[in-house]
Amino acid sequence: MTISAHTTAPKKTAPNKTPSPCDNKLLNILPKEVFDRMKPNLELVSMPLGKVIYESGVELENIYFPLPGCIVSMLYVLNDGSSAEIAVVGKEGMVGIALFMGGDTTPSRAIVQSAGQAYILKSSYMKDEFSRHTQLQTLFLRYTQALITQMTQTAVCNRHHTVQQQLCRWLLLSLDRLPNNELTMTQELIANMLGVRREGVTEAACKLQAQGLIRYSRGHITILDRPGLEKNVCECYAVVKKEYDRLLVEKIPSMQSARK
Amino acid sequence: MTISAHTTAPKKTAPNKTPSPCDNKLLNILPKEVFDRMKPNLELVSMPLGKVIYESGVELENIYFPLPGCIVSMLYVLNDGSSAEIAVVGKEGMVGIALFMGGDTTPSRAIVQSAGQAYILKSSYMKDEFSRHTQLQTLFLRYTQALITQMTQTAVCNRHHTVQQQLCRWLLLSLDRLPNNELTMTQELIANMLGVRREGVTEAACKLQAQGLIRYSRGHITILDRPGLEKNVCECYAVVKKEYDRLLVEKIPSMQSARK
DNA sequence: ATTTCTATGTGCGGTATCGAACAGACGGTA
DNA sequence: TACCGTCTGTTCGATACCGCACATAGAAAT
Repeated sequence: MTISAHTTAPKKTAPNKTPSPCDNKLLNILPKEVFDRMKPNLELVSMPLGKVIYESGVELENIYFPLPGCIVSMLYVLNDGSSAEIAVVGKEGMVGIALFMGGDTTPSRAIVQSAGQAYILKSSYMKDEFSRHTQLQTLFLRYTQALITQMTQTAVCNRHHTVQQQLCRWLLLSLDRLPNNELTMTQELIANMLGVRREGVTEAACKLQAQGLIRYSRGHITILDRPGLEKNVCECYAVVKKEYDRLLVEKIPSMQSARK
Repeated sequence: MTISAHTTAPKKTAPNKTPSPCDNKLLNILPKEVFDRMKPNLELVSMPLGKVIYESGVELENIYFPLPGCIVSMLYVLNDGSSAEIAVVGKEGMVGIALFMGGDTTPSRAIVQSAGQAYILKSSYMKDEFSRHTQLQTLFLRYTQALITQMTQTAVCNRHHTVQQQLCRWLLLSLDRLPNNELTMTQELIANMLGVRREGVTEAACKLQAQGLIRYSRGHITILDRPGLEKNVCECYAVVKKEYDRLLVEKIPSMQSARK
């Protein structure tokens, strides 16, 4: 039930090249002048597996921009201890939108699902910057809309699709945020994320393995055939991906519609 | 499957008192000077049952502020025609957040679930006002966060709770947005919203009726025992309600943290 | 009154998932 | 090498929901 944070020290998977804020897509597509002003305030932090970024109802102190390989899962934990993933955030986005949305807290929890690094910005600086600069605001709100799409599609998927389809979606979402084809993740944890039984994940994973799409071994999954996964996944994955691609572009269309 | 829009003309349930923008909570808690400036641009429109406010992927032209009794359902329609409700919006909110979030469209559809009236604002005016006035922006973003909570809780509820629990949640959500205890809604339509079979709704509704909580008859549901419904509902309802209450208040806490 | 249509109630077999119990398998540690 | 904890695979009965078919009951129309 509890997320066992046995904090696997990054061994072979940590390439020694120095990270750059540009490795986060959101930071990368910020207009240059905004980015340059923000850069000195960015701080690089380590994101160990299982680390709780924020807890339900607790005020956020930073906003996080994960780097490739780092994935943060937003999930809701019910009174009986069962949980369900609401959205995942990786190198394409940020964690902590409640800061600039004005609520400061959310009823959900954010937890590191795949270890890595992230850049952070202090809450106060973030709020200030957000209220003052239209370009940053525009981009962050567009990102929020993309995130909303992921959340709503999760709702739809939970209602209508099988565990196997959802597992495929989950694997593809993860894959998109990782630098290679391997993810470190037990079936137990995946089950927590999807809000299903561990056995259900085992069964679905076995079927995928039998098809030669993935290889599974004690907490390590290797994706062997991505196109094959995409044949098994429900339409939800593509809907979300399309929205991310549409909304998160460098040149934001019609930004001048907001009259100065 | 299709929403049969037989457009019941508002008979007895339409009180003849003239509507006011203040009947919409969001408009009501806007700071006076913002509201006064906006007022001449608000236009009252009729919202007949089944009317499609916006369609998946089609650019929005107006933002809608429903009045008491009017409920708009946001739902996603899958390729196979089945659907699932993502959120409902009534007198406490607005329809069309994608306008100021920057995406202009969403993959979902918005449809009038309970007939009534709404005030609308033209897209261009709305965008302009949003980018220029911090107070309005702050409130609308807080509303958006509340809406996000409703969406995510829908995802959780879809995963973990029974049809009966979800029906209770749905009835309470509707009730909160209506002026009386009666809602006009067939089981078929409710089933479309919840994304379950009509028979499933029948069964759940029968149980509630047997408990004396509701009375059901050919498209008319009367809530007889609201506290009784609240005993049957899952925790999801309260979580969402609490967030709406927290986020949508007249005096927004720490709004001055956004330095002028 | 009769017809027609729509909404609701019911029954039945099929399926996906659950909950629980347990066996095997791999990897790290002693 | 032997042990032990964790991860994975499998089984089994129970349950919730599905898909379908059909019966009944109101309401509206003729």
